[in-house]
Amino acid sequence: MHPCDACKVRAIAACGPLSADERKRLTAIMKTVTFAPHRLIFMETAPAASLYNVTDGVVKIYKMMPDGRRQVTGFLFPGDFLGLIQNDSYAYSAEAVTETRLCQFPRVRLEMLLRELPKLEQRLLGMASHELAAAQDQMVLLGRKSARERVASFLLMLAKATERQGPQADLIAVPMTRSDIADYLGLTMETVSRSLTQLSSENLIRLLNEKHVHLIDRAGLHRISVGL
Amino acid sequence: MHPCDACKVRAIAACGPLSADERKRLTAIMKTVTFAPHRLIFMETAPAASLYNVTDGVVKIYKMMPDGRRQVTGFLFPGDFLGLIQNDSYAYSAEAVTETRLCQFPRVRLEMLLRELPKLEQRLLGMASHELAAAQDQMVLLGRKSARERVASFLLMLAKATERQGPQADLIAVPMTRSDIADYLGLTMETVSRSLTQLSSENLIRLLNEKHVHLIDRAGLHRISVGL
DNA sequence: GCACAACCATGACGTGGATCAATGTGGCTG
DNA sequence: CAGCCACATTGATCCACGTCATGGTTGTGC
Repeated sequence: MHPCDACKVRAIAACGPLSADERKRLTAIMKTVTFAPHRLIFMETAPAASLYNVTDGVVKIYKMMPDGRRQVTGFLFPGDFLGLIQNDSYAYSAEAVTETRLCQFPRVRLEMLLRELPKLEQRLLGMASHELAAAQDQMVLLGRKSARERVASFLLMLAKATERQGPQADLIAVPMTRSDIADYLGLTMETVSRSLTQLSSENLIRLLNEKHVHLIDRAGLHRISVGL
Repeated sequence: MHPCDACKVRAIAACGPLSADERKRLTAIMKTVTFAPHRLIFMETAPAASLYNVTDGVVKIYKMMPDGRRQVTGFLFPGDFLGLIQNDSYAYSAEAVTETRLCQFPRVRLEMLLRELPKLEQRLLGMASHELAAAQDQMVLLGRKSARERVASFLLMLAKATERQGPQADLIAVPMTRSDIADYLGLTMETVSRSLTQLSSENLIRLLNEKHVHLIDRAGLHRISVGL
């Protein structure tokens, strides 16, 4: 039996629309790799030799300014594609947040295969469009939302990502640190912490421990997140 | 002679890699439309019937929050593609900044044609990747840069966009209002205005009039824009 | 040439979130 | 199990930018 046949994320990943035969061609050039938490997967500006598909775990992607300021531009979950390229180099750095498993594709061979599998190209275009729409939402968040609104939006984003894998769940895991969240939301760790305790004291969420949050009032969180 | 043959932006637009024959199939479903300044091209959440290609003028795309806060997520120039879709609706609103000329494609017919012209699909994927990389840069700007750094980055972006059409030029046109710039940079009009006069008093730029800026010290602007 | 409306610049003031600092807490190691 | 370290929370203070207000400039229609 083929390893991909059991893949839990195939339906939502790039390889979803391929036939068994086409998938075989794809897996022929693929390797499976794993990363421990906090391990660097690749670095911004490094020559982009491989592209990836997340199958397990959480990855954060980020860009740094020369003086050390960091912007986390996204968290990736199983099914997400990893390895945006800007003139032959990676456009961002990528680091494992949790124990992570990835499908690794050599870039040149994947690009060759892309020419022969238009279905794959179509799917990638669809995923890129989706990413682009998400990027626009993130710009609204970063440019126009208050700290409270940002944190509420973040929790709902996490819930949605969690539910893409399994069933609806009001208890969500928060595997990243407060610092990671802050760098994602354009805030400081302190402000994230304060906003979370505020939402908690307003009974919109309950902080079970540092890595787990119970969403008590989703409708309320949503209202806050859009500014109503 | 075919209208597209004289198109100044063909090389950088989506239709660039097509053969004369393929281009003909594309233009068969196309219409040319124009918009006066401040005219709405389409609105966020409206059903996405058409996609566009900017051939002349400047377009701004933006998203609004229910209470009226606005985030301009991009300015589009000749050669840019317009009409990102999120479940059958537009992902943002689009408005003409200057007198604007666009190629208009009915969405369903374009999607059909896309299946038959893989070269077009490839080009769109390339353009989407490029957009995605630009979106990441914008997130760094919105999440981590100071007002001064944002305005410096904006001026350099404008210069780059200008030079994509013609030769290098230190005198750049700024067709959008201070408010548009503010909503693009996640600032207020007042802060944009103050930052511009500050850069001017530091002799990095000269404000010829409200719509024209002379870039005096590009290297300096660049240093500021990346935070050095 | 006057009335009016956009748009922009600039000053005075207020504030949300950054910064600085202290304390708490769980996990790991020797 | 003591000591340490990374991470989180909470409080006190500060400041970059937002808000509010004024006046100037340009264009436009009557």
